[in-house]
Amino acid sequence: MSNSKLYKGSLTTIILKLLSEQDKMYGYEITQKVKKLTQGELTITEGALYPALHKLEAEGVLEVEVMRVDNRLRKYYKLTEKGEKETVNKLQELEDYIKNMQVLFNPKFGLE
Amino acid sequence: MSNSKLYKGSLTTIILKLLSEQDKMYGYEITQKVKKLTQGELTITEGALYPALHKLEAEGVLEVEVMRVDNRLRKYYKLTEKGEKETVNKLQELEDYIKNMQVLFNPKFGLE
DNA sequence: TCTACATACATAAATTATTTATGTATGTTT
DNA sequence: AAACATACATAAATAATTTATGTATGTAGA
Repeated sequence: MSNSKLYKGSLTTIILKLLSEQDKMYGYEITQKVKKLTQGELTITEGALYPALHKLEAEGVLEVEVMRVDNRLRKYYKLTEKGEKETVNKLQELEDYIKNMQVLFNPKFGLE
Repeated sequence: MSNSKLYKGSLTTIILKLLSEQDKMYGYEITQKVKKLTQGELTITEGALYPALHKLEAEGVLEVEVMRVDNRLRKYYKLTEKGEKETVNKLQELEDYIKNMQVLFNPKFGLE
């Protein structure tokens, strides 16, 4: 998921945000979308993505719909109602994270 | 280190940045500085901090100077030359991380 | 036709950072 | 005397991710 360790802990947030825009997506589609949007700078590995999707499904944050397209399996994921609330939380956490990092890195931010 | 998982992987970056501003700091001082700057939102736990400092020292990124102040032990850490270069890298990684997250979260950023 | 590459899923073992839970010791405040 | 602050440390457990595989189908090129 890139050479930088900063992305650790961000995967769930990324998945939820993408799904809040796209209604439904399948795993491979998520990897391609992220790669394209970041121009290859961020690549989500399958070993990270699929277990993350399974976990979110088990938690009731995502629901799955299996389809066969061109004789290939696709598992479409979409946010549940719980997932939509969770997305709001995750986005708030991301904002807070960036805010706190800015305060630490540019203390002027903290002075108002 | 806060309830949010986003901070995972950020600790080294935070330590290096603070040391690039302060010349030398000791562990406890780092925890207090972070807590104060973020108004208590981010608390670095000792179980995370001390092993991280030891690792950075072992890598030659930090050097240590032990002092006794008020009959209490303090281990002051400062950046080595290697550490200064590493700090530049880490700051670039943070910028890239934030940029990529902005592109993912607000695709307008990617359109130029 | 064979090979490589893309699509699309999956999982298991290893690695790594961090949390949680301790521990030591001194100094200060109530 | 107890609680809290300062200041270090480490070990076991947890959890996310990497690395390394595996399956299967479809397409493009040599």
